[in-house]
Amino acid sequence: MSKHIAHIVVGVPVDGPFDYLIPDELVSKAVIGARVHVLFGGLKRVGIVVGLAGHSSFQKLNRVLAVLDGQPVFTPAFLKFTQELAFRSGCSWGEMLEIALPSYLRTPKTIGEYAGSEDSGQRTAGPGKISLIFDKGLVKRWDVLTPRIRATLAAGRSVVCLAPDGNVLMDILPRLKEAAAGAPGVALMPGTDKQEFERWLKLRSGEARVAAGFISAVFAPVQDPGLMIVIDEEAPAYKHDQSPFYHVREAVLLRAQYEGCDVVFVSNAPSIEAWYLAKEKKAELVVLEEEALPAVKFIDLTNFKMKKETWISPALRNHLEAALKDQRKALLYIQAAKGTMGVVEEVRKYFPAARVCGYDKASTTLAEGWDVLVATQAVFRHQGKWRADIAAVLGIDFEFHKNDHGAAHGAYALVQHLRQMTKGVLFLQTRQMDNTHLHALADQDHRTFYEGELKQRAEMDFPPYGALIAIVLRSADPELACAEAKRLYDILVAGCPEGVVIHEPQQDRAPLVRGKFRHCVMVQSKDIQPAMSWVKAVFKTFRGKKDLITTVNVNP
DNA sequence: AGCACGCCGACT
DNA sequence: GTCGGCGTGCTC
Repeated sequence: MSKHIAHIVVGVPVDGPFDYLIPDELVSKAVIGARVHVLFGGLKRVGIVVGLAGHSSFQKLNRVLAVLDGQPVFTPAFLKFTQELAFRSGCSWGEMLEIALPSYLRTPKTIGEYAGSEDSGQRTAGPGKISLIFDKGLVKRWDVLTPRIRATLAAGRSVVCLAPDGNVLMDILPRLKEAAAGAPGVALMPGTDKQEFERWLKLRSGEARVAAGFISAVFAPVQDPGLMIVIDEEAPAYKHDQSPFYHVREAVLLRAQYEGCDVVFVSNAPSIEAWYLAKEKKAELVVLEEEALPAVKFIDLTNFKMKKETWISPALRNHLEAALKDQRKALLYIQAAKGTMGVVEEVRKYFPAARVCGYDKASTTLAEGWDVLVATQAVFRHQGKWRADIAAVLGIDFEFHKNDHGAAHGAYALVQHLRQMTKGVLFLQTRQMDNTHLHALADQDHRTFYEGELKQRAEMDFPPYGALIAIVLRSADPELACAEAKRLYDILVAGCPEGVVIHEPQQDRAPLVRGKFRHCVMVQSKDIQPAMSWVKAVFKTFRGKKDLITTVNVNP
C-alpha cells in the first residue's frame, strides 16, 4: 500500500505538520525532505515534506500541487534536528526549515536535477565526542584541530567550521584550507541569492566537504557531517538576533546528536554553558597553555574622586607617562556607549606631544604611528594581528553593572581578549576591590570564576541549570505594551503547570528601541519542555492587540 | 503570518 | 443603507 498522504510544514508561525494528498503521478517524487508547492490557508506556499502516511484523519485534503526538485533538500536526520531546535527556540518547524534554506530556495522555483546528492545511509545517531578547547592564545588550537579535521575527511565525512564574524573567519580560512589538505571547501560568505544557492548546492551534492561560515552555517547542508567546530564559542554573535532566536551552541549540539558527529568548541573565555558541559563530563576539557598571558593589575579608585567625564586616574597617568617615555604603545579600552572622543582629548591634554588616536565601530583603518590608542570593542578586529605594549580598561566596573545575568562573563571575556592584545600589563581601573569575580580574573584563577558563576546560576535556576523564556511585547504606545504584558502575565499565571514559574512583567533590558516600548514576561522552568509547552498553549488563545508585536526569546 | 468573517460606529 | 476598522478563528 503506497503512501498517498504527506505531512508538510510551511514557513508560518503555526505548528503543523499539515496533511496533503499526493497525486499518483507525484508519489515517487514526494519523498521525505522534498520541497513542495501547496495551497495553505488559501495561499500558494513552499512547504517541506516531513513525513508520509497511508491515511489521514482529516476529511477534505488539499493536494500537493508540485514537487519542486528532483531530490530532497533535507535529510531525515537534519529534519529531526531542526524539529527539536524549533521547539526549543519557540518557533514552528516550518519557520526553522525556512531559515535553514538558502533564500533562493524559499520561493517556488524549480531547480533541476543536481549531481550526486544521494544520501549516504543513515548513521546510527547519538552524539559523538564533545570537546572544549580552552585556548588562551590563538595558535595552538590548530595542533588539535588540524589532525581532527584530517581524520574526519579521511573517513569520508564532512567538516563544518563556524566563526562569529568576518574578521575571525578570514583569520581561520588559511588554517582551515591547510588542514583540509586539498579537500574542496566552501566559505559561506554574504553574496547574492544565486551565489548563496550555488555554495549550498556544492555542499548538498557532496562536491565540497568542508563548510565555513557564520552562525547560519550550522545549517550547512554538508553530506554526513563528522565534525563541527565552533571558534570563539562564547561570542554573542552566536545568538541569532531575531526570531527564531536560536543559539549556535544548542543548534550544534542537537545536530551532532541527530547526525552522530563530533563537536569542538574553541574559546579563550568559554561560556558558562560550555564550561558546565566539561564540568558534568559531557565534554572533554582541553586546556592549552601558550606563552603566559600578561598580568592583570588593579588601579584602585576606591576613596578617589575623579572629576566628571574624566577617565585617567593619576596612577594610570603615571603608567602612561612611563610607557610614552620608552616609546611603548598603550591601548585604552572604553565602552562603546561612552565614545572615544572625550578620552582622546583628556590624554592629549596630559601628553600634548603624544600621538593619540581613537578607534571605534566606524573606523575602517587603523592609522600607523600612534602612541596611545583609545578604542572600543571594535579593536578586536585586530586581535592576533598586533599587540600593544600596555593596556587598560578605563572602567571595568561598568561591565558588571549591566542588567544581564551574563555580565560577569562578559567582563571576563573582555579581560581575556585584551590580554591577547597586550604584551605587557593589563590595568583595570576599579572601585570594587572586593569584587570576587575581578580577583578570579586577575589571579588567572579560572576555576574560581566558573565555580562562582555556576553556583550563582544554580541558585537562581538560570541557564545552564534552567531555562528562561522571555516573551517581549513591543508597541509604539508605552501603556499598551505595559497593559498587554500584564494581561499576558495573568493568562500565563492562571493554570500554570507545576514547576513553571511566571515572573511579573517588567520593562525589557532594552526598554525603548526604534520608537517601540518593550515590556517583557519571563517564564522559567528547570527544563525547557514544560515551560515552552505552556507558552505555546497560551499563545493559542492570546492575541495581541493591534499595533503590538510579541516575540519569544529563549535564554536571551 | 495572512486571510475570511462578523461585529460595530461613521458617513455620502 | 454600506464602508471599513478591528477582534476572532483557522489554516491539512
